[in-house]
This record gives sequence, C-alpha cells and structure tokens, in this order.
Amino acid sequence: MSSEVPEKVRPRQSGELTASRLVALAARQFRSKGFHATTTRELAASLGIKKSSLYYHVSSKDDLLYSICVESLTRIRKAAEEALKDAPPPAEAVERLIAAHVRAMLEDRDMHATMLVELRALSGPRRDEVIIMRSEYEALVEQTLGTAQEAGTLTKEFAPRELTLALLNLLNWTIFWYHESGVDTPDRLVSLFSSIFLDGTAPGKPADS
Amino acid sequence: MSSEVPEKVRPRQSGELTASRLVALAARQFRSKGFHATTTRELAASLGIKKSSLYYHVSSKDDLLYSICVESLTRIRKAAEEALKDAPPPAEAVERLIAAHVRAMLEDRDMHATMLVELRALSGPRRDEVIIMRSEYEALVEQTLGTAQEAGTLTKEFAPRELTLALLNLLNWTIFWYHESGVDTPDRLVSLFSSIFLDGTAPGKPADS
DNA sequence: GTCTATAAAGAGATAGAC
DNA sequence: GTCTATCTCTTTATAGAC
Repeated sequence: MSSEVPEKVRPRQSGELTASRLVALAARQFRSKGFHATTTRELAASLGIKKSSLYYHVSSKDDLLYSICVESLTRIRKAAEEALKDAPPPAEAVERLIAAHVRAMLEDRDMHATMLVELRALSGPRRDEVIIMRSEYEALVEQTLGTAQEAGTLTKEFAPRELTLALLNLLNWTIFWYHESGVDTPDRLVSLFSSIFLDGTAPGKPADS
Repeated sequence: MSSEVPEKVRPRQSGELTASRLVALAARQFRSKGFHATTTRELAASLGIKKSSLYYHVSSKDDLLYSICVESLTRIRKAAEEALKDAPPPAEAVERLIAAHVRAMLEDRDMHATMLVELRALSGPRRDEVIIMRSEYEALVEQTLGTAQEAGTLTKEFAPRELTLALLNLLNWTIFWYHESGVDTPDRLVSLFSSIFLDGTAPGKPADS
C-alpha cells in the first residue's frame, strides 16, 4: 500500500529536473555562441531529447532567454542587498558591493553573461521589463557610490553616474575572459578590481594611513 | 571625343563607394543587433539595392565580419603605435595608450564593438587569424604596463597580465553604453578612466608630488 | 553594378500518438 | 514527458539576363 506512493506524490519529478537543466544549458550555449546562433535542435540534442519535447518544458526560445535574464538580475541584486544589509560604513559598502558583484557574476557566469550581452535579442514588454530590472540594479550601485562620495571616502571629481559606469566596466567585461585567461579565482579578481577602483595602480598611496 | 573619358578612367567609382558603405553599415547593424540577427536582406534594403546585388561587392556575410575585425584591429594597433612611437617615459606611455585606445575605439565604435563581441561568430582559419591579431594588440598593452612597472610608476602588486585584463575591462565595456548614457565625450572618458586606473577613486592621493 | 528568379538549407514551432 | 511527422517561414547564396 505504501510502496507505490512516491510516484503518485511526485508525478515524476524529472520534469523539474529537465526544465532546470534546460535553462542552465541554454545559458551556457547563449553565452558561448550567442542567442541566435544557438538552435533548439542543439539544446534538445544536448539534453538527449527530441526537439519537439523542449516545448513541453518551455513555450519558446525567447522564454528561455527571458527566464535567464530575470534570474540573473534577481540573483545579483539579492547578493548586493545581502552584502549591504547591515548598513556598513560607506567606505566598506563599496568594497562589499564589488565583492558581491564579482562573486555572484562568476558563480553564475553563463546566466549573467547572457543577460549582459544577449538582452538585445529580447523584444517587446519583456525586454523593457529586464531593462528596468537592470537599471534598478545599476541605481543601487550608483547610490552606494554616491553615499561614499558624500561621506568623503570617494572622490567628487566625477559624478556618481560616471563612477558607476566605470566600475561596471571594470567588473563586467570579466565575463568574456574568466576561465580562459589564467587569472581565475574570484578572490583574486575582487582584490584586483577593488585595488584599482579605490587606489589605482600608481604607487605611493598607502592603503589606510 | 573627350566627353566620355571619365567613365572609362573610373568605371563608375560608385562600386568602391557602395562597398565601403556596405562595410560601415554592416558594422553598425552587427553592433546593435548582432551578427546572426542581421540579415543580408536588411543590409541590401538599407543600401537601396537588391539582396543579390550585395554579392557583387562581397562574397559572403562572413567576409563582411572578417573585414570588419581585421580593419578594427589594424586601426587600433596603428593608433597605439602612433601614440608610443616617440618612446615616451613609461608613466606617460600608459596615459597615452589609454587615450589612444579610447579615442580609436569610440571613433569607429561600430567596427570595434563588432570585433570585440561578434568575433565568436567567425570560424576556421579566419577566426584564428583575428584572435592572433587581437592577442598581439593585447601583448602591446601588456608590454607597456610591464615596462611602467619596471620603471616604478605602476604597482608590482599585480602581474602585467592582470593589469592588462583589468585595464581592457575598464576601457572596452564602454562600447555598450557610449552615446546612450549622457557621458559622451571621448576626452571626458579618457580623463575618467586614466584617473581611476592610475589613481583610483579614494581621495588623498596627490596627482604628482 | 544591378536586376529577377530560384535554389537549398535551416530555423522555430505545432499536432497528435503513445 | 517524449516521440514521429510536418508545417511554415526565413535564411544565405547562386545563375544568368540586362
């Protein structure tokens, strides 16, 4: 009486497994080949199922891209909020934000790279929605930098928006070469980027004195 | 007798014009929509000719991408060599390189963005060739930074390769937002990036004392 | 240099059986 | 959840006339 229960309670469970494998696989392919160069045939083949079976799990290829973008921005935003949630002093907030951004981005590199580069392949309201999410995340960064400026721990020579664009430049391009460059640990990259963004590369500036 | 000469000397001349317009147009579309999302139909329509007429000027869509990549790397390399040709002192060499890179990149933004992002759409020996050209350019950057380290004008806390990757991060991502961000003049960006890369954003470091 | 016409392949997606 | 079969549309590219 109890021996056949599991199948009934969880009708197969492999559905969810296949679905999440599909998203992860799509992110991987979208990052390395681009959204348009990745075919549903390839995705199906990599999963070991037929092309048409994909549509049981997802309703279109666009859907896949949209899910990836939303998931990417949800995760990185959560990581940033987590890093700032105990209201650290402005100077430390910047360092924590850099660390959180780099670690989150590299932990789910395929997803974040896809969001950053392939967002343009989305269209309509979904595109707008993702762009808004992305802007909100960037606003969080800008606000953190602006607060640090007000506290006197960051230069006021540049506008918060300029510093934000420069910082995201410095961090985001890493998706193109991470794991193919020999510079590979997130900790090392956090150290590299924090050091450059805060202190620059010209010598003669004591870290804290 | 002399009235029909011009046509003979320059069989039409519009050929070269159309060809170069085509390359510029393709770069523009490849940057904004991506290589695979840009169709030969669109390119032809934008030029005001029929799709099949494109093949008089270029032998394939891949050809177009290849030309753009080679041209991009040739130009930015030339700009960098020009900036360094009178052997400036190491400290100044870094600043000049940053300025040359940013200006060249933004001056032909479509081309450089296409090379940086759509290179992956190339295949075979042409892809290898472009990758080599790109590596050679990066080696020039790395060498400039390494020399500055040896001269004591850049920190030795990080390897030349690490500094190179970070600097190219900082500069290259600009292709994604230039002209859509409100931070728009090349000079301002050179100032922003040089300042961050050399001195960082934390206050308290005199520029030269 | 540009045209019309067409080939030939590849794409995303659906219907309906099991 | 996965299958076979198929539809429909779009793609890059070529042939040959003008």
